[in-house]
Amino acid sequence: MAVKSAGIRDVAELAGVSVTTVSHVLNNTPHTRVAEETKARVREAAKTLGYGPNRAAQALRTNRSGLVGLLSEEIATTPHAGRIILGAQNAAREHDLTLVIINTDRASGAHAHKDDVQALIDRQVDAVLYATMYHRQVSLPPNLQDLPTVLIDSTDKAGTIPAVVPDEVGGAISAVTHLVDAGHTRIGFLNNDDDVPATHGRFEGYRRVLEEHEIPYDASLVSSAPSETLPGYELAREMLSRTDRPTALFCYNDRMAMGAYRAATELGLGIPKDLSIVGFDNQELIAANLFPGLTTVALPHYEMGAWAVDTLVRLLRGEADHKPLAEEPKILDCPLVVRDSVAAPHAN
Amino acid sequence: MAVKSAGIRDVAELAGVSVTTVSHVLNNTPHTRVAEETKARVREAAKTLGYGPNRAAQALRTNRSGLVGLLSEEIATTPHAGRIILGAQNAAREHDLTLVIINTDRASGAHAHKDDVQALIDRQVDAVLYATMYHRQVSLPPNLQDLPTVLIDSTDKAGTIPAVVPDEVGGAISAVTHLVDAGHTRIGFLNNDDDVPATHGRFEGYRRVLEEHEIPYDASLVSSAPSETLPGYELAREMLSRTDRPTALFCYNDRMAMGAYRAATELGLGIPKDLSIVGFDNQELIAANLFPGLTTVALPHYEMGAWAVDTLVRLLRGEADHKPLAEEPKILDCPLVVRDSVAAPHAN
DNA sequence: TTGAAAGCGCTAACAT
DNA sequence: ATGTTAGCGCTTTCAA
Repeated sequence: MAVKSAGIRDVAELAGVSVTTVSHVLNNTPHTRVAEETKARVREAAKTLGYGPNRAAQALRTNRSGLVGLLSEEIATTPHAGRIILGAQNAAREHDLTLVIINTDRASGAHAHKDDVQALIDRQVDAVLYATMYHRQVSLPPNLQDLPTVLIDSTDKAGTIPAVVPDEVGGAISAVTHLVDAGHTRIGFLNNDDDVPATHGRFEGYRRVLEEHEIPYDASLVSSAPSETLPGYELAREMLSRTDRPTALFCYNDRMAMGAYRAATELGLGIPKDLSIVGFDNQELIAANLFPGLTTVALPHYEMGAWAVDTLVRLLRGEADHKPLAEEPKILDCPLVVRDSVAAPHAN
Repeated sequence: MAVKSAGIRDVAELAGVSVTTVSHVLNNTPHTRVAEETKARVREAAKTLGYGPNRAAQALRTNRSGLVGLLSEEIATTPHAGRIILGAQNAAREHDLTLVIINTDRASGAHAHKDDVQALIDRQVDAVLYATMYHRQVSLPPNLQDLPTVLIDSTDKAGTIPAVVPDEVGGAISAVTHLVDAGHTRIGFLNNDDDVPATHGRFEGYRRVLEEHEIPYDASLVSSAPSETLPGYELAREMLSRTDRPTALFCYNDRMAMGAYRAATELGLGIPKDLSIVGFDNQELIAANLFPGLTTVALPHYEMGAWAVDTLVRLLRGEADHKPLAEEPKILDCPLVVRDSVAAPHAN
């Protein structure tokens, strides 16, 4: 801190106008007419002084902190949170908002969540983003009621808060279509066994593609288990040991796909020569490091973060209506990420 | 926003004292004597009104925003950043500070970094944390000079900023000692080929353990390549194909270890039966999902984040001296995380 | 031991 | 088209 930085009155003085005019010019205050020539002079003065507004003074006066709270689960364990943060942050910067991130522990229940919200309220954030680490329904802490909120990767039970979620069905359609296009008709599906939207959505996508291509649905080609590596391995091992084994596997997520890779290897099945695999989630650390690279479906974390902030801003400005946004969650695309785990099936 | 929230004057009124007294009591202002009985009354009043200070007013008056900027690389790609954030955040909360995180693009050079720092300055942060995604030297943007700063996972070229880094040597010592303790004497080392502290530190740890146990150093057991999965695979494949192959492998990081797993599998070597492996970094997504679970060394990301904030606070309060902190980086332990990839070597 | 009052830098109602 | 001024809620100097 060499010199005390310039204030609005310094700018006013240098430009030879009043502080009011400076404020009007620099904020583009509506319903205010200032001569172009004066505007130019003010901006010039501000620039030469390196003027930047004192946020605290602004906040005090306008009663808006310019802070947006992001309540996020599991910051520390998956890169998913990182992408949401990045998307939200870039959007926030566009709107001159500052993101304050609080990690909230999913396990620790409503009580802790309330505390986390309180921490944000204490910091006087203007609004909050609530992000979960996988697509599901949440019930929000009651003290969030007073604050404009947008949900990321979740919907609320009451259906009263704007939300953005991934297109699970569409993602599964892309994945399975990719397999069908490669020539596969016997396609196994290793599904999650949790009762979450992704489980149902991805299954629906799978069914729809089969239907569309008039491939009969074979229930024995679908099995489910917890969406981890080991259960994925076990399921795949079992399904691939059969004489009428599928030529391709659509896996609920990349971790299950990782298990399937191991099963294939142990059974002497080459990927993608003898078995094609598609995953879901695009967890780079797994998908890009498996041999061969795993073709998978990306979740739009970045895009959800960005959409949420943009929507919050429009809500705050009254440019968007709360009601329609709250009634239907915004659904964002899950694009296919092609690597090297899919090929045409063997000629029989 | 139902009712306009209580201010200091409301508290004063309810307690039947002046705002001055309220301020003194609530801030524990030093050199101020208030009767215990009055204090109690004030606190009582504050509580019943649900009083919380207006941060903007405080900031305006005291010229301290209570904001700490965290400039972090690669938020979106690894969980490492997440752990640093978590550690920093928890420490920040202790001190009633708010963390503002900005993602900075490592690739985009000094110019972009300067902009990111400027964004923080514009937000009037009281101090900044600068975190890199792997241990290395950095040169800081010039506009950071005016702000109290602590480096996380890096040191600056000028050696003039307090910094905290992992104990690379110690981590490698733990890893290799673990192998030696299991009975291994032919221990291969798959190293990184970048000229970064980890490369040299982990190699030194490796050498030191051999020396300590009077195991002769065999240069043919050490090879290096870029620290990715594929090079790890290639190096391992080559080293394990030899007739005098090592019985254990110490890998520079978990990704190289993942490559080594594949090489072992292809060569029909069981882990840990025929080959023991230890990695480095403890990337859960890899280490916990490999078969068998990878024994590895954890980087103290959480701890570095927490230490950095604590140190910043002590610096800000004048409780710590800048000079000694700047001269020697703080070195934090890298603990061994034991899973299932290490066993005694085969009886020959 | 407590209180009165100035003022942080800005915005906006009002005046000119 | 531009200027004067009150006041946002708090901390802190000074006085009582």
